[in-house]
Order: sequence, then structure tokens, then C-alpha cells
Amino acid sequence: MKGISIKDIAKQAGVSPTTVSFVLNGKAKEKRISDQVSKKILKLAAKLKYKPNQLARGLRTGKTKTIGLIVEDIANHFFANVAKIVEEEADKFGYKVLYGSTEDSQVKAKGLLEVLEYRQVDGYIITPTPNLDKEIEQLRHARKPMVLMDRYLPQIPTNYVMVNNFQGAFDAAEYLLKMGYGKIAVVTITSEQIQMKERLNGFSAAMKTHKAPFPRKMLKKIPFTATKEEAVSQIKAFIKDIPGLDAIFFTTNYLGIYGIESLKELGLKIGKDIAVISFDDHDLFRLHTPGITCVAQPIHDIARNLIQVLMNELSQNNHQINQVVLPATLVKRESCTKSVSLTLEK
Amino acid sequence: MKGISIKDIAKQAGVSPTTVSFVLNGKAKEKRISDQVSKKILKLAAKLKYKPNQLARGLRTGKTKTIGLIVEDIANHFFANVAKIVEEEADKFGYKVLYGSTEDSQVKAKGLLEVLEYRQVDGYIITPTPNLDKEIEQLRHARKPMVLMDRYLPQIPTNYVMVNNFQGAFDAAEYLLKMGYGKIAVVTITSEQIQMKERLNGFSAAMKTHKAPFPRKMLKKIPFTATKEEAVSQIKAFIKDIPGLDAIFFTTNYLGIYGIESLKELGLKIGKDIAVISFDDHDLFRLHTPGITCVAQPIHDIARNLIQVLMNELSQNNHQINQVVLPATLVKRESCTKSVSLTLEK
DNA sequence: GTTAGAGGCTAAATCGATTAAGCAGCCACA
DNA sequence: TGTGGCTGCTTAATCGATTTAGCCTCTAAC
Repeated sequence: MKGISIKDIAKQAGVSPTTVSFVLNGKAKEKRISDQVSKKILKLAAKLKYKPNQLARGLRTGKTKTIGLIVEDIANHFFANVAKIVEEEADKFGYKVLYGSTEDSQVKAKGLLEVLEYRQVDGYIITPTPNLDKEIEQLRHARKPMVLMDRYLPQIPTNYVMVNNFQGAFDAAEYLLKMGYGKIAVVTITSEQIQMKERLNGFSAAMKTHKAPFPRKMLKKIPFTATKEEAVSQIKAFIKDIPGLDAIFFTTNYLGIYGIESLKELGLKIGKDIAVISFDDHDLFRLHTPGITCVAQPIHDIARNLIQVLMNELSQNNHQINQVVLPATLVKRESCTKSVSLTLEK
Repeated sequence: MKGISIKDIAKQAGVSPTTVSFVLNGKAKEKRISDQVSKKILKLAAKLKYKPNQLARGLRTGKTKTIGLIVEDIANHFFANVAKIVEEEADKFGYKVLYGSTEDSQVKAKGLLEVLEYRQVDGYIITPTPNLDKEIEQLRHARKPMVLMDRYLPQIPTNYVMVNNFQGAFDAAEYLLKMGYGKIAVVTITSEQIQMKERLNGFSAAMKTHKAPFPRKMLKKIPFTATKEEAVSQIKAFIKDIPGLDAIFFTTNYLGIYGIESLKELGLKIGKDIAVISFDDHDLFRLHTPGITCVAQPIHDIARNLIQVLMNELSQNNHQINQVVLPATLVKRESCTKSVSLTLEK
């Protein structure tokens, strides 16, 4: 019932476990094991379907071939898709993935990091929560292979892979302006998350570049902790409060979804009464009528880069910092088509 | 740099590693270790922040406190949500989760099972693919703790946790009939997946019960391997081919999504020109205008039961089989409101 | 005074792999 | 004859915990 061990092979081949280990680790040449013995061992291993015990190996080598993936919410479209590719890519290098969701809570993140350490994962992919600086700094100090995703901690020089939030938001704003919208509001979350700040900065910068006004009152921050109902009611109040509002930029996908719900409840027609653009793509945005224009993140590229950077760290002692910023793509749909409808109305 | 081991504690406490192990495993009383020594060890362990090395422990005990989760697609709304709760629930028992997606491919599933075995997971949660009977049977034979989800293999008596597919589909069909629809089509996938068959059976049974016709030509099977574009084009062709069609039941969420896209492209108004109902809920269905009526799976309950059944298996030798079938809920939205709109039209 | 039993702890084997160190045997060359 | 070097393997330590078997010491009982 128990698995085949290296000893079983050794016994059957009439050699020592050491020899078996050498051969199976491809060190036959290096360790001067004869071809004869080599072949015999390989054959036996295949015949017995030998699977090395990862625990024993890990105990000895200190490597578990496991990486920890900490996301904000594995049930969220963006993170779930990243997780999927991460798993596939990691598998190519022989790594398995342990995952966990933080819900953006520092306490949960700390708990996850602790458990992952305890399980001796070889490397970490982390979506940091607020106030996680100390823990990240500790990992960095311990020289643990690690790469941050979705956001980074400005005070700590680490590897990270992210979308270009500034550029994505800049493009979104510029696009709205080009499409003829003048009174544009932004709905974001009250959070110190750096990526949200950068999206806001990108937006502001575009407005400034094009000499469009962007007064304080056009910005609404929804608490991260707000329930769906609270968020929708706040968004509705905010929209009603701005006469002549003709476009809204939502800085993340779930805000966009809440926004759609809010506008629906207010009886405003997206694309006609008001333009909508959101960060992150979503099935919902694609299939909504009208389709919702959005700033899409290159999910595949993000996941692939995450693994690449991590594998790079894992395979060498070269502690060069890799900071990858990938371009966002503006996906144009019908939610921002004032000029088109104007044309049609003529 | 290395972690604190049991030896370090032993040395500092002036006792043997054995004693430390006994105390830390709560066997102080049983092994007659004095309170004095016990306390000293516990204090030291806390002070040094001792974390037992799971590899060493696992090697000795044969338990890794890890479970393997095999889903069809971790990026899919249903599986991602189940995965999230599974992770949370497992954590409560001190277990971590390794995951992988099969894409419903037997080859990938076999690969995943192999890797999980290799990593000595203690138990499995498996969404079986077609033709996985042999592998599942092997696991069963090896008395590995295991529970299937989403679907089961009729030939093999195993634990499973599923939604009541028959009842869910039955309710959907009955509801459509009650709402006054007569010409109802079904779009499903060409797959031997038992849950899809049961959904179809439930639907047929309801039609039969209510003496409604359900001829063969009202059923469309889309190949599981079809790309989105292929699926949409097939669904469009199917719909165009049936004059007087007034409602469609999609047997799974992504077919529902493709269906919405197809109808959109055909210029048919959901809820007005045609009713739509889908298995599985989704943000998209909730926020679509009009909202899409669906048969929702009790995701929380499913995940909780999965862990409960698995923990049950893990904690005892009692090999009683647990087969949990949970009720589906019909979530009524505006996509099936013919009678209402008829009322309004009067 | 000897023995039984309990109390309090430890030595050493073990899980299954990796790996540093080393040991024969053989040949070559001085 | 002796030394060095190569070939082809093995011995034994090691990773960090668990666990079996057992060693003292002391008390109590006969």
C-alpha cells in the first residue's frame, strides 16, 4: 500500500540507495555510475512507477517546489483568472500552488503568510493588503523569493508585476474627452491601495493635459468596506448631486458593476444619458447592453510574468529587482458613444 | 536564518527533544511529564515562536494536512466561489488546499491526480472528467479520503456533494410553463457529464408531467470543445431555425452567457421576444437588463459539505458513504415575464 | 530486604530522500 | 615498489519531527 521508495529500487537492483539517487537525479555521469547500472535502475524505476517522496526530498533539500499565492479574493474575476494561469505556468516548472484570499484584510494576510511559511513554500506571489509593509519587509530581509501583484508598496523595493494603472486611466480619460464628454466624474474606493491612487493620478493628468476641469466634487470615494447596498446608494446620491454629469469613470470592476446597478435604479440609460467606463474587464461588461467600455488588464501576461520573475528568483542567487509594468488596453464598447449618437440624431 | 527546531527548544530547556515533542503535542499528561517542565517548554516555544516543520512531521506521520482540489476551471464563477469557501473551511481544520483545473480533460485530470499523490495530499475533492472511472476506482481502492463534487460516477459508490440537478431543471421547466411559455428549447453540451444528463432529464420530466411537447429538434447540444465564437454561431443558427420559439433553457452558466450574446446579435429582446433561463447564477445574470432568471446552486452549502464529508473521512476509519444532494433555488428575474408584459400590454 | 509499580524522563530508530566523504580496484608512470 | 589518479560504487550523516522501548529513582508492600 505504501509507495515505492528508493530503497526498494536499490534492493532489487542490488546497489545502494545512493547510486539510485544519483541515477534518478541525472547525476550518473557526474558521479561516474556505469551505463549498465544506470539503465538497470532507470528501468526498474519505470517498472515500479517510482515517485520520489516530496516530503523527504523537501526535508533534505529545503525546497518544497510549492509556491504560495495570496490574492485579494479568489472568487473575483480578475484574481481567479490570474490564479488559473499561475497554476498552469507554475506546473511547467514542477511547482504547485497553495492559495488564499485576504479580503484585503491585513490580519488575514498575516495569517496566510504565517501558514505558508510554516509549510515552507519556496516562493510567494502576494497581493499586499494595507499595512503589510512590515511582513513584506521581513520576507525581503529573509531573502525569500517573492513577487507582488496588482499593487506594490512604494517604500519597499521588491519585485512586482502590474498593469500600467496610470496609463490605463489616462487613456480612459483622454478617450472620454475625445468622445466629447465634458463633465466627467470618478468613482473610486477609499483605500491607500497604490494602484487606485495611480489610476486617479492618471485620470487627473489626462484632464490637466487637455485643460479639462476636474474639481474635487467630481470625485467620489466609496469605503472599501461598504456593502453592495451601501455602495449603490452612495453612488446614486453622488450622481444625483451633479447636474449635467455626462460620464463616469469607475476605478475597478466591482465599482463598475455597482455603478451599472445604480444607474439602472436611477433610470439613466448608459451610453445615451450618461457614458460609463470602468477599469478591468468582465463578462458583464462585454455582454451588457450597451457594452461597457473598459480598461482591460492583460491577465495572461500578468500571470506569465509573475511566474517568470518568481522562477528567476528561485533559480539563481542574483537578487536583481524585477519590476514589470504591462500596458493596459482600452476596450471600446457602446457605453461611451455620445458623438455617434449625436451623429445619428442629426 | 533557519527556523527554530525542537532541538533548539530542548537544548534551551535542558531536556531531550522527545520531551519537547510530547509536551507540544499535548501528551504531557499521558507521558507523565511534570508540570514544571511542561510549562517551561511551552513558554520557550512561545518565546522562540516555534513552528513545527510540516515536512518532517509529514514524513514521519504520513499526513501532510493538505487536500487536493480538482475543479473543471478555477476561473469559472461557480468553481472559483466553491474554491474560496473550501479554502476557508479547510483552514479551520488546519488543512491547506492545492488546486488545479482539468478543463474537463481526462489527461489533465490524471496528471493532476498524479501530482497530488506525489505530494502526498491527505484527501481529494474532485470534479471528475469523463473516463476518469479507473483513477477514481483506484483511489477508492487505496482507501484515500475523497469526495466528488458537481457530478458523480454512477458506477462507483463514492462520497459526493452536488446540487439536485434534476429538481433544479424540473423547477425551471415548470416555471416556464406556468409563465405561459409553450415552445421551449434547451441548449446543453455534448458531454457524458452526469449532471448535464440529469438537468436534461429533469427538464423532460417536467414537460411530460405537464403534458407539454418536447421534441428532439428543440434540443441543441454544443460541443464542450467549441470556442466561444463557434458556440455563439451554433446557438444563433439553432434559434433562427425554430419558428415561434418563445423560451430557452441553458443548462449551464457559460452557455447562458453565450446565449445572451447570441440573442443580442440576433437582435432579439430577452424577456420580450424570448424568455431565458439558465442553470447557475452569475453577476452577469443579476445585473443584466433584464435580469436573467436562473437555477442557483447553494455554493456555500456545497463547499461546507465537501469539507465536512472529507474531514469526516480523514478523522475516522468509518468508511460509510456520504452522498449529499442539496436543493437548487429558482431565482426569478425579468427574463421570463411574458405574462407580466402581457398584462401590461392590455 | 527484595520486588513491584509508578513517576519522570531519554536514547535511538524511523520516515525517504540527498550528499559529503571515502574505499576498493586497477592502470600508469617513475 | 610506490604513488597518483581514475573508475565505480558505498557508508553514513543529515534534514526535523514522532514514537517505541526502556532507564533510573523512589516509594510502598510483603
